[in-house]
Amino acid sequence: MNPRLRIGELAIQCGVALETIRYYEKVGLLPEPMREANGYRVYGQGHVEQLAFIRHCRALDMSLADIHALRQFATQPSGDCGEIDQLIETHLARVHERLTSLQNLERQLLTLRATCASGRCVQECGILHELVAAAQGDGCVCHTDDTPGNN
Amino acid sequence: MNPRLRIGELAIQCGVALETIRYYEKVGLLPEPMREANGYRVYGQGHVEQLAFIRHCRALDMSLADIHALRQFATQPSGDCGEIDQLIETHLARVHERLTSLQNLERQLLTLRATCASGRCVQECGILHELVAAAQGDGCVCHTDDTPGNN
DNA sequence: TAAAAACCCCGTAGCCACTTCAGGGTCAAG
DNA sequence: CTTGACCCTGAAGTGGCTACGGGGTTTTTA
Ligand SMILES: [Zn+2]
Ligand SMILES: [Zn+2]
Ligand SMILES: [Zn+2]
Ligand SMILES: [Zn+2]
Repeated sequence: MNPRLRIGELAIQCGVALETIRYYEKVGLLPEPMREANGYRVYGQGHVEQLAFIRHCRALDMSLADIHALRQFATQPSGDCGEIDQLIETHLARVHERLTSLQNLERQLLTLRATCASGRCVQECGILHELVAAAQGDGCVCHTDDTPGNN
Repeated sequence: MNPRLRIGELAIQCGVALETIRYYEKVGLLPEPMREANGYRVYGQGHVEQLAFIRHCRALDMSLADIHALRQFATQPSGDCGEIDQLIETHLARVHERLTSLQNLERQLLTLRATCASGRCVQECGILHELVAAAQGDGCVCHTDDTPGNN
């Protein structure tokens, strides 16, 4: 019920590199564990859950700062959850923005790629030609569109 | 025809922070410019085009290493352009991968967001509830799908 | 019983593409 | 002669790890 894990066992159980565990401890995201007489870290069930929580949030690409904030909110269960919802909302907006930016980017790269069918020499390379022409002020195939910039 | 720009003027003309220009010089991406008697950098047309080239590639989210490689290819106009095309191909594959990963991520976050309609107290927050439950080994709404992991 | 393999400790540096900072020097206008 | 705009350098900070160097300990094997 209350496992006493060493750092390597915890790492395997949670699918995390053990350096990452030490890193989370160093930045204050994972509470400091007990130590054996020889100085080895020993983890309990609370650590397993906390680490799983962190990894789940990271899988959702939240920043460590966001995860830290979520922890703080969770320890004050009386307050309004508006701040939590807002955090997710803001994160979602960031993700969405990156998503549309990447969609533009992919279209631009596809267009660029289409300008060269391999097997030419470098001088004739459509891709390089486009990139150089753009640098000299001529329009490029990839950025002539009417969509907003992608970065 | 051959402008002699100081770093600040080049920065404005190319829409780049001037620290970024010095950084590109330091990492060997932009050739070292001439200097005035007082040590100020002076740039010519070649620098303007090179910097525009870099920025255009960066707008396509290429790494500085990729841009460096493109430069190298461009200086050897006799070879086959296959390596150039391959570079774009590889980059495109990376972008596409990130794109699908972000699409998954957005769906997951939307699902998570739907578990809470604001105005509750923290203890009742659907979002936090989901995150904590997932950490305790129960399934989560955001990662119950059959699509592959997003990171 | 001893050597080898596997595990653990700590601190530091490296990754990327910048950005920021500290602490100066140079030059024209008021 | 001071103010402000511009320029210089080198070092450190960002995020989220990852890798390395140089140890100590524990367990397994020969
Ligand atoms: Zn080509
Ligand atoms: Zn373009
Ligand atoms: Zn809520
Ligand atoms: Zn989930």
